[in-house]
Amino acid sequence: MATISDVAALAGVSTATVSRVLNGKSTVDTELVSRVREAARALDYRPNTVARNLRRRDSSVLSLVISDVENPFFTAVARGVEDTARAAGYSVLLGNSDEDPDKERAYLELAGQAQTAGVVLSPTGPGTALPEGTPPVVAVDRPLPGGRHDAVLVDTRSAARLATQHLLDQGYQRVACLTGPPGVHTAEDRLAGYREALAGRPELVRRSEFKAAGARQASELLFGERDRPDAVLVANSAMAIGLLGTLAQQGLRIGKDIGVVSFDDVPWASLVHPALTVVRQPAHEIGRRAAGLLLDRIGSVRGEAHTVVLAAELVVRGSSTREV
Amino acid sequence: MATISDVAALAGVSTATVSRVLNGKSTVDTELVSRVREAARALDYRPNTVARNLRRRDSSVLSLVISDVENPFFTAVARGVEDTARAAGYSVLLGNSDEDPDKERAYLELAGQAQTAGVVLSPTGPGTALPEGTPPVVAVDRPLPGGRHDAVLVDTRSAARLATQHLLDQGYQRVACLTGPPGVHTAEDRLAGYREALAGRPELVRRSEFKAAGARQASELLFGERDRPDAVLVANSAMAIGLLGTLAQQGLRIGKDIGVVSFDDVPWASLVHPALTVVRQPAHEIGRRAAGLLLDRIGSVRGEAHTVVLAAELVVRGSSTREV
DNA sequence: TTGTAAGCGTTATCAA
DNA sequence: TTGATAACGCTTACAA
Repeated sequence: MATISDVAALAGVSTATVSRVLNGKSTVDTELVSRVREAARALDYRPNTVARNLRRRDSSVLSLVISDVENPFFTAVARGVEDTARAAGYSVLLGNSDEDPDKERAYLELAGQAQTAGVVLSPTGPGTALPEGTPPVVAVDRPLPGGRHDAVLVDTRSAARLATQHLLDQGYQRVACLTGPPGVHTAEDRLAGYREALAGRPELVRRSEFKAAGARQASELLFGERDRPDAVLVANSAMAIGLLGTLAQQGLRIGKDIGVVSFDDVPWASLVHPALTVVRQPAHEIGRRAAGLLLDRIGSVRGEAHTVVLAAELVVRGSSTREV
Repeated sequence: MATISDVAALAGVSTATVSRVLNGKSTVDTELVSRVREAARALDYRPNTVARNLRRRDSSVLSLVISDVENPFFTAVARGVEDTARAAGYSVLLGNSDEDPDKERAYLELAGQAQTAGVVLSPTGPGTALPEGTPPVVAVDRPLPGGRHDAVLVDTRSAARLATQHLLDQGYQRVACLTGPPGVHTAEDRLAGYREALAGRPELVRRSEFKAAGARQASELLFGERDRPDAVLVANSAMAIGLLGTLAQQGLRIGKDIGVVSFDDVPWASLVHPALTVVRQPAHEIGRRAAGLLLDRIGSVRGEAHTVVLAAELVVRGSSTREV
């Protein structure tokens, strides 16, 4: 690889001049500008960003650390982050923490040590701590403990309340909630909304990882018991897969024997029969807003932490509408 | 952030010694070792990887550039890459080219300039070229033009042939193929397998992006014509969503009026009714093998390019089994 | 307007 | 075994 000195030598100028030309700095004689450009092209020169970042002490790369790449919600968030980052001239590098605090920590360390300009992070849980040297952070989906950081969240509690209320309105009597692990903000939030809607009715709560396998197991247990629910609010789309698997196995007719509402409007939600009623979260917008906040934070002085809370929408389909 | 000089000063040694201690190099007096470690801990020191990479001229980060983060196939590949990379002490940074050659190029440039140790790449198309300075590359899913690079591919052509043959065996007469854009290797490969199985029967081919929207449109046109197919082989899961949407709209009964086989065994394939017959690609293994090849390539001398071709498996479910 | 040279934080060479 | 010191490739005062 050619270096800046090679270009300087070929163009017959100093490295400083090459640098100035390539960065469009100050005024350089047009004659030299073209000589430099010519030389750079001839050598197929590319600036070494590592050296540049070391010197400038910053970079135009954003880190995005998400808790599950296989979750369509997070990939949609990623797209949102990418869209606004690219528009501002930033690249986005994605790390998958896989809900594992150790992996999360490794990616955060990397984000700091590799001097990315900022981080969009969906924290794995309440234990998430930012290592020394972490650049500005915007939390998405789940807040960061301490509340000292920008965050883009969804009012998933209200959504859960509305969804549960909807099931009750449809005549379901015994609504269960299949939510995520204890301590995970979104899991607790959705559970809280569910409880609000129950308003004193007996609750029926099960928890598992935010994955299909865990939800499958949890729901098999749930439906193996005597006092079965006749409706379920399930906290994400992967878990919905596990739940629907169990329901099919048990021969329960969705929308008749059992009402179902899931979080996240995945592409296949309309393809199952009956179509799945969901809480649609504005995933793409979450990403866009988070990247926007991050870029603001990077560009300017420190200020108050902003928390943006977006609304979710209940999309009613067949899985929750009782056919009497 | 504390630097190595701060640590050296506090420990009363030279930066060279600190570096040696922290990298476990040569033999350092145990007394000094503990003084250095102590100082590093006291200052919460983290090595600056940018400076380190600049000096070492390498890093322990792999780039993964995939053509669509929202495609479960690629996220599964990503998991595979990540698993073996992490086991070898590497981190993985993911870039989403979104089937866009410009974005792909930007990420490849970044991979080179940021001195990641190697790249796992699913090329957007036949036009993909590696910029000067790109580290070792392993192609996945699609080969890189020129054949000078390692690749991990799937024998998707045979799979397409088998899938088509299966549909014919089930008594479907007029099998269509809904495949990806011209020039994209996997699209062509699946089409070729389809054609092999037809063995002279009239073909019926439609193309779209590897996305739901495109496939929806293409299939609406397809089923709006007079000479409709009675079975479809569709080239990926996102396209399957578009196709199934059209079929539902048209009131066609899958597995009866119309047979369907899709590529990629997505989690929801068993939840639709009837369950979707699919060609299951070993996505996770593709990722693992690719990372393995890349690490070999990084660790040792250049040698022949290896191409690994994995088999795909036809998973027969209700969508293709004719209920007579 | 241009060049010289210092410095970003490491690692590696070479003496001591 | 340890410490100066010169790189790594770039940007940016500061001088000319």
